[in-house]
Amino acid sequence: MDETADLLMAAARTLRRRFGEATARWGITPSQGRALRIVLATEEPIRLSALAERLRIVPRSATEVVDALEGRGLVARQPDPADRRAVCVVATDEGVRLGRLIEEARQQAADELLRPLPEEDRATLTRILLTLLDTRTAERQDAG
Amino acid sequence: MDETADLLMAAARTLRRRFGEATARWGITPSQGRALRIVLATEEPIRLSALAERLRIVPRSATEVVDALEGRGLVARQPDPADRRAVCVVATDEGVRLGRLIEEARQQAADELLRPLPEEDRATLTRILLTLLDTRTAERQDAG
DNA sequence: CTATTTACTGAGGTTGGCTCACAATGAGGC
DNA sequence: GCCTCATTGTGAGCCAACCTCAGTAAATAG
Repeated sequence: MDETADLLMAAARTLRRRFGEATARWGITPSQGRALRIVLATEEPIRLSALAERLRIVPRSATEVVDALEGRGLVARQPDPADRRAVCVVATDEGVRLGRLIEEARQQAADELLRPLPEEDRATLTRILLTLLDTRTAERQDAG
Repeated sequence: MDETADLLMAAARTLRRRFGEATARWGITPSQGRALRIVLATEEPIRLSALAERLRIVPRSATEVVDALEGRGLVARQPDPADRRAVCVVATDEGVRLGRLIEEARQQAADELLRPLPEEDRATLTRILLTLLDTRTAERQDAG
């Protein structure tokens, strides 16, 4: 039914808003937050193009996000030793520190929304959503 | 858990993209689609400010959405007989016609995503999301 | 060594919001 | 009836977060 879809969107909107509020406390926009999160989740330096792919944006747009994060001293650009055309992005100490705080706030925001659910419902929700997304991924296999 | 929140956002992103693709077929942007949907869901003419509130955007932004829809002949502005400052928005015949098509495409997109779920899971998902959002609404009561 | 491809970025456009300021109108106090 | 204040929509102008297109520098294929 369409109602389920609407509810899904509404719940996600709530989350997105709360995540945004959380990151805004640190003067970070949502898109910068997403990028920083990916950089931190990657152990080694990550290529700008790889970052773009993870963010599902074109490389040109990733350039701007990295510009912003670099301007705040949260990440640094490094030449890729293996390919002098490429740029690698790494988090600075400050970036790691702030990233942890943001992750914490993010987790807290998610907890606040999901807390009212009984444990069992939460597990069920996770399972159902996984089914949904796995199917979607499977469908996309042939679309490349 | 944070994972559940991520899955929720991912599922909503898929939906948003598909809805967007659906409305794009008719040359309608997502934000125009949302506005048209609200205008159609309201029996009487709706105040521009009320439309803005329903869309959760400031009135100035609603002006632009209505401009666009009016430019395409999908809605019309009417003076409010009760308040000469106010503007009421109504759908034209063409707006009603297109609105129905979009609603259909939207429903179909939602169905496509949710189809892989067993009937029972779909019902459970709806119930859980309702719980989530009702709680959120209750929490917001005192925040006005 | 040349031709092609790849990785990033400058320039500039679009969407969908935002604030601020203002004219027209409505509503309350006296 | 008049003055003041609140409200409605909109012009002007800004911003975030995307996009495409074109260009440079470096890698790679032939």
